[in-house]
Amino acid sequence: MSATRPSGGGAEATSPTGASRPGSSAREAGAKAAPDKRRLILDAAVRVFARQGFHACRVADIADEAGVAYGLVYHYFGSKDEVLDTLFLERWGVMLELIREVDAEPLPVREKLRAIASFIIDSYRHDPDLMKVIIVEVTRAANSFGQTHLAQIREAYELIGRIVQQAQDDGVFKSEIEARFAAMAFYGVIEQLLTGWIFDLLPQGADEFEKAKSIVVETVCGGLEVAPVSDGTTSGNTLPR
Amino acid sequence: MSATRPSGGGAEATSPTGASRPGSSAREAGAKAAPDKRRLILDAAVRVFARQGFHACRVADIADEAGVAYGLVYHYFGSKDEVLDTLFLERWGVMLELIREVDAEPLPVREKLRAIASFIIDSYRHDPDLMKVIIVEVTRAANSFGQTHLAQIREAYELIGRIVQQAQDDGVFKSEIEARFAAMAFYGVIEQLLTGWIFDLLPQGADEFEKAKSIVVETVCGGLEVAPVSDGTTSGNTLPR
DNA sequence: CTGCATGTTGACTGACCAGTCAATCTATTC
DNA sequence: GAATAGATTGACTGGTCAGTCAACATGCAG
Repeated sequence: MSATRPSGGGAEATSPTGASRPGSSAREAGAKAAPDKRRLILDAAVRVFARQGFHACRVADIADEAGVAYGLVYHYFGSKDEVLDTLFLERWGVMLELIREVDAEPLPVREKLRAIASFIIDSYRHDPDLMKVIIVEVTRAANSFGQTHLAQIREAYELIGRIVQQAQDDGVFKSEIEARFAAMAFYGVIEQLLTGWIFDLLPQGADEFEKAKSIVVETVCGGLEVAPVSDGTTSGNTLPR
Repeated sequence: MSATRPSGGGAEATSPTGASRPGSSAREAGAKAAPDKRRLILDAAVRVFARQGFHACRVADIADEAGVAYGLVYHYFGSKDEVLDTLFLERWGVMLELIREVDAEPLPVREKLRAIASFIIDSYRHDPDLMKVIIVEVTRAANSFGQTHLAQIREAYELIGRIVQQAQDDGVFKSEIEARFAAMAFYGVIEQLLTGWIFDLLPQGADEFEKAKSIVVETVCGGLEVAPVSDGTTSGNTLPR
């Protein structure tokens, strides 16, 4: 299984930064000039995976949805798995980059976390099917795919954890709750809200999405921030560093 | 699909200890209890599903793990799906009952939510494989099974939501955050912590489990409670910071 | 026009596995 | 001990589907 095809190429490169651009720049040399069937297949796969689930759909369904021949899927991708891999890595890479950028900027924790929550929620708003696929088929699929991409997923948690840690060092968040755990809690709230929308258990709409961003920040930060005024007791502050 | 077997009834009995018997008839104090192959198969299935995943394992794997013949699985269960259904319904039923009991008791919200978090986390501690299967294969499987058991899952969210609503009506929680959303946030934190353990992204151990319970309550309640000091009602007693 | 590379097609196959079933075993009853 | 009912066995089947492949199409270069 999973015989890695060289032809597929795709997102295997170590740099997650590069969300493989469709054709734009690659066109220049004239070597390759395709109507970007590859992208067509990926987009179709998102729809099919979201509708039927990865395991329940056939490769033929993807090809049909994309309006291409069955075999073409195997021209661009080494396997059915690789299609899903590519979708996940593409999107997850963008998210990791965003988190790194946010972390680098000099903002208060609340703002940083809000930016991350906003990004994820907006990702869902912009392409619910893709987020559904990523959450349902990868993020939680402890076996097959989750295992494969554990490193990527872990990376996200660690980056968020670092932001929390920083806030603790700065004395803005209390240190009783380990940063790792807090990061998981934060991400968990976001993912659960998306799940609620995916399953149609929560109302959707521009308003709801905006409210959700506040909820995420309010609930998590509310429980993590040191008491506002009355808590002058810890005068000395936690020692820096 | 899922023609419910007469025998398969499942979760209605709800005994926390979790032991259902097939030959309900004159077996009570008699000779050695039958090896209860049905239970044997269910327990084996938990291990196999946790290890290989529902889709990746074969029915033969379950039979082998249980040490019974292939056909016996189909004597007790109508299909492979039904095995998973049964496992889920059994456990989820116990949880729903627990939540209802907790809700009925006259406790402060924090206590109620802590009891629920404790139950779920202890469930994981007691049988990690089962919780892994439920979370990975059912709770998040938007397609196949999630759809089938949406009503059960929704029920849990609604019960928790009702507890939050009550707290809001009592003025303990602020009402700016809709109860449904708060309930999802609460459950999301729990499930994400379990996921962290399942994926080995968070350290495990008795200590960690206890800390986790506090984290869940702290983070979520901390963000939902109305401003602390002014509200000297209800037995005072603010937790020491 | 010829030759080569790459894009595109869809019929085919080989493996895999859920579910069936007839036979066999065990316990209970009269 | 014969009859009945359920428990248990495992070989077999029918359908499904991921992945292959040989052929055809298109574009470009010399």
